[in-house]
Amino acid sequence: MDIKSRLGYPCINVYLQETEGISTNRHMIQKTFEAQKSTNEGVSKLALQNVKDLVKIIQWNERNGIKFFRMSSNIFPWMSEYEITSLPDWPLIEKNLQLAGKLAMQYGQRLTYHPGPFNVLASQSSFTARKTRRELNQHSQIMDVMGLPATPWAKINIHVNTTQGGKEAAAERFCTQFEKLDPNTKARLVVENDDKASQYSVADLYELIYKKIGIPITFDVHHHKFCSGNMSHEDAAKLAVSTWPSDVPAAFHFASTINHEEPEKMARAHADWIYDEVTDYGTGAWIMCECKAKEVAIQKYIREGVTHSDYVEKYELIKS
DNA sequence: CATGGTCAAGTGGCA
DNA sequence: TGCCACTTGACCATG
Repeated sequence: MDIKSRLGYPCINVYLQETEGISTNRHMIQKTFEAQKSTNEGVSKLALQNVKDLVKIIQWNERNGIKFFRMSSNIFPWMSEYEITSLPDWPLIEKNLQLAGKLAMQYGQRLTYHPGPFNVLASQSSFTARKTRRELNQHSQIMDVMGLPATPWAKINIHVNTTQGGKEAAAERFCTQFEKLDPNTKARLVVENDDKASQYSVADLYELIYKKIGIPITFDVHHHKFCSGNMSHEDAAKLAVSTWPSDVPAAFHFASTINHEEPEKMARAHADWIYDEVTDYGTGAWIMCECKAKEVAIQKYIREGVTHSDYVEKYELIKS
């Protein structure tokens, strides 16, 4: 399978959103959520629209040769506050989730999750850790309804997200909490290297997480620039790939630095476009491209190769 | 109806 | 101390 068929994008299809309003990110602010809480009819309607549009995005991906897509955690707004199966529109929501999953499997598409940075399994706060367990289990529950494999093919990707008490102690809390997750959540959970030197490099994750609980490591090519653990990109990539089961292809994350577009901003922020060659170091890994221009960035890269800096000015003209 | 201020959550780094 | 950045900009009150 050519590397171009293994590129993916996260959460938003820019084209469908701008031309047809197709989106899986419909949300509501807290005040609105509270106002509808007695029936949850508001969130139910949003979730229904979101899952219907998920089907459309999967179909669009099939028509456009894209096999890799990260689902938005916002499909069910305020999910941690209710049981998804008790929403008034659940029967219809369930049908659409089943259809989305069936189509994805039929097309050979890989669907994944990346729950947000508020999920801190290793938190010193038992409240936060418990809430995180619940939310991770809910992500997995949705994948179960969709009929996606209980393997890291359908990965649920998180960071350790804290170093409080020291990296070793936090990693230990992570492993302890991991054991309390639902079986299918455990089967899907993978852990990603961080973008700050004080946090977890691929080598750290290998030693402190993989060796204890055996979950795979997602290699984030961009983050590795800021937290290398003294490993080259290629060595880190290969070490990460070695943690995946032999029958499930590994996943990488990729982004170029925003400094190509806005030199004054923090280097670890992500660019709209792809300015660096995307490589899997010969490993066969699938690569999630976290570019702000989403699927448009992938299509442009596949068509034209890396973006050159003069494109930014032209793009600004097109937009205006 | 367009737009700008504001928005659940945890954590760490930086001005 | 307060903002930015990260999984994803989207909601909604105001003019």
